Amino acid sequence: MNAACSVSPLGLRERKKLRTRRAIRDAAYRLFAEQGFDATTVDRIAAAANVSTSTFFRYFPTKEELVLSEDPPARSLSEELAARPADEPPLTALRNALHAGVERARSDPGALRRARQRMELIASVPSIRDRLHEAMAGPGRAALARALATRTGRAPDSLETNVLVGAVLGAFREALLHWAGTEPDTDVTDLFDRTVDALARDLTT
Amino acid sequence: MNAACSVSPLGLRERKKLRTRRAIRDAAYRLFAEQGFDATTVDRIAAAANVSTSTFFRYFPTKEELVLSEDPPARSLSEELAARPADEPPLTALRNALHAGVERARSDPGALRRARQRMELIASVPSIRDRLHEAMAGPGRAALARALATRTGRAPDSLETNVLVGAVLGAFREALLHWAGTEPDTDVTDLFDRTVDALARDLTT
DNA sequence: CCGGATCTGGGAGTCACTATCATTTGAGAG
DNA sequence: CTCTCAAATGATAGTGACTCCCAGATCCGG
Repeated sequence: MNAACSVSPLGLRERKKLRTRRAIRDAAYRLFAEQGFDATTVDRIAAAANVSTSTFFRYFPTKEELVLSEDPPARSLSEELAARPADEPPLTALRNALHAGVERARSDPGALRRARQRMELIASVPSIRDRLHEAMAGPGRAALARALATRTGRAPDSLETNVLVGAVLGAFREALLHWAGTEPDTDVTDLFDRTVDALARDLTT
Repeated sequence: MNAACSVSPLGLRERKKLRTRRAIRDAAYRLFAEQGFDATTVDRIAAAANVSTSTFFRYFPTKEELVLSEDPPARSLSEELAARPADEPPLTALRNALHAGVERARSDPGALRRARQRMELIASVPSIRDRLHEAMAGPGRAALARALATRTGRAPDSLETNVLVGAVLGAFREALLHWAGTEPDTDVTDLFDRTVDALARDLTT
């Protein structure tokens, strides 16, 4: 009892839920790789994960969200951004935050490879790709807006700040989709640097 | 025969198709306004337009596309952009192209009002709003990329150009969504100017 | 006016997703 | 250990978007 409790602060119930969530995700990604996203029914995923179809929808609101809900970049990005000195201009802070984020991701060696595979899936399924812009922001969008607003002196909910958030998300959506079409060992840092450079150099009056 | 042909270069068949397309769209918008997007079934729209459900899907691939396929801004924007002098920097050309586009839209007095109502619908339905980014580009995306690429010296299919396209679309997606939440008589030109200003002033290194 | 292409309506079917209810299972109190 | 309650699960039925297919109607060119 005590031994089990000290190992994990979560009760059996919570641990089971995490296991189920993971089982569904793993089964889904395996089947997507084998037969493609559209050809894989939710019933089939649920069966492969040994749960009922009802349970699938209790864990994921839609089949697309199973792919999109994982790791919305805006959350971690806004945290890294908030950690940068306040006097860095927006694009410099963004570049440094991205470097820090990639660096942190390298601590888990499989993380980049999994992210890359996920992006390949997203890029190859139109219905998911279309919703990537919104999904990238996710619930972390407000935090991203605040992080950018502190560097521009605008209000976090102003048109100007929202425009900035939209532009940054739109830019990195392209960067990520581009990544999915490159050699698997392409360095993400280079890609992000080129993206920030493009925003800084080519978006001029 | 000759009379009819001189009035319209389209045969009876083509004219009927246009009328049907318009009938479906009008019926749909009317029903959406009355009962909302989600509560309006495709069967109901088809019945109101006096066509079968099959015919609905022959004219529009999905219910969402009925709203999104109308007037993708990237097409007209890329045309106005191509008409600007080649030595204007990207954001200046973009601003002037937007002015020209809005000016042209004013020739049809109902156009802006309809566009505004359409944006209110898009902004209020999450499943449509999520897909707005892709829909804004539409088939005119390639032309927009070319128009921007000529001003930056980049290749039209380069990462840098795609990043620029994504940023511009992301920025104006926010502008349009903001527009949908403002007073109905808000001037679009001001909105677009503020958007371009935000890109120029706040997106700095 | 006729032969072929095209458009339409109808019906059957798939699949994502929702709502509901009975059953099971982990959590916590005694 | 047991009892109770809340939460998780599974099964079922249903809705609605969308596809496929076929038979009949409509338009078009010769």
